[in-house]
Amino acid sequence: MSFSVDQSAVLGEKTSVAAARLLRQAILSGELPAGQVLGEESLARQLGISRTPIREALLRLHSDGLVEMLPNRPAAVRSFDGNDLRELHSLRAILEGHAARIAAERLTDADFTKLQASCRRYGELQKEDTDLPKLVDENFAFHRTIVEAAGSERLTAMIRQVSAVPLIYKSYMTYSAENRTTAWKHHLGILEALEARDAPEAETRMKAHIEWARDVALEHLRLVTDPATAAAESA
Amino acid sequence: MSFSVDQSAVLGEKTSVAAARLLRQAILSGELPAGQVLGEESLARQLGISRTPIREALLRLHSDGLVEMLPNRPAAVRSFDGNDLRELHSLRAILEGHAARIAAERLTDADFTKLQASCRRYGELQKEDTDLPKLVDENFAFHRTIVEAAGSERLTAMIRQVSAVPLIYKSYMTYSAENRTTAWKHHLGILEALEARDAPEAETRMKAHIEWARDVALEHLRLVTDPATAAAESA
DNA sequence: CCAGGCAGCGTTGCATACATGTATACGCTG
DNA sequence: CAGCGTATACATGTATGCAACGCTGCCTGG
Repeated sequence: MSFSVDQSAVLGEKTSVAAARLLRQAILSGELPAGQVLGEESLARQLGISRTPIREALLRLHSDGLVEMLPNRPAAVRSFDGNDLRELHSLRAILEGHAARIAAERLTDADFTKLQASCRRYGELQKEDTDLPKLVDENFAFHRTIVEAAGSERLTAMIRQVSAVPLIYKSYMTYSAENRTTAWKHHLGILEALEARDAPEAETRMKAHIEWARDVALEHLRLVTDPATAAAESA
Repeated sequence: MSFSVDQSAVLGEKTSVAAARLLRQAILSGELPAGQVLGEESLARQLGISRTPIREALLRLHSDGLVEMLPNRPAAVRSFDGNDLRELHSLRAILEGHAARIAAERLTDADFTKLQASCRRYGELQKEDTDLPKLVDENFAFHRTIVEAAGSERLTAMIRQVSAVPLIYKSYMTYSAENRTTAWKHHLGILEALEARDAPEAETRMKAHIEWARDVALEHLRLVTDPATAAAESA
């Protein structure tokens, strides 16, 4: 668990923000596992900065729901359970559904071009087993384009709060080939509704898409954590 | 603009948390108006503490969406416009609707007692013109009970983000007698659906209630900011 | 007279030092 | 030997000092 000391290539960026970015990345990628204790002095030494910006970074990550902070106790990477997984996906379904409804009436030609390109790349990627991370990125790009097109900073931030958690990142990594194809078809269907400027339909499809993803993730989690019961049921 | 220096009666509470509470209260009550500059040293002097906990408090308020923070610039109380008003209410309608749906299946007898008592007090208060702040508090208590019954820390926090803003506090202050009666009937209707454990109906009614509140607030805002056009239209 | 630059001041951002609270481990006592 | 109180070490919480950035006003050149 060691970070690059100073890769803040962004000019003029505040030290605390750079630290928050590094830590966020480390948490989302799983480099810092759930429950990992984040001592301030330790982090400060590793990043070659003082505790002050570290504290600020930890506060930001706390408000993003990525780390737990109790008084007079070291911060720790937040851990998620099945309930969190269900809750996060449900909220995401509602919020992104809302975003899709609004976006349907605001998407520009440039946006549609991006979405079409994303779907094309997604279609090519979903066939193969390789480059799963790339597929995940493509998926997020599709969703992000729609969310940002809704044009609400607040909505974007809220959706980030329920999307940018390691659990959801990992969920996509477990998709089977069939799952990937289904997700791809969902994206095509959403794009279709958006192109028709059919706001209600776009909302419905987006909501269904994310709720489907939720159920896939929950089922996978059940298989992993309770294989005996799952096997018995499927028999 | 001067605060009580130290009214942190809560034992063992962190200074920064107490500062955040004081500032939050001052902003929500309007004591600190929108756009008010919040210099760190100035606040530190007024509260009799150092800049460090002040900075932490400002960060918390920033993540709550109550203050704006730009790099190397003093923080300021965030200002809201009509779009914010619409957006906040819309999100609130969605999220609290969701909360009502979940709460419908989880509310305890104690919760129902609280809600009934709230409705009773609301019914008595809504007739008179006095004690509008008390009516506002009663309203928030009703909503808070339902939201907390949903049992999701995350959902509660998100709803707080779109509820605890000065704009929404002020909105309720402008209600006419007729508006107050309508709101009361809405609450009764929501409670009815909850008591019947009718989750979809509870969600629908809660959503409609808040969207109605949004339209009332927007109409009032239009009357205030653009009286000429409004008068011409009503003629 | 106006525009551009430059210097002074005040602010935030970061680093460091000190105070305070908690967890652990040891020794004491029943 | 078990349980408890205390002491100590180490973490966080707060205060302060220093450096860097932005703003303001004046001055100078065109």
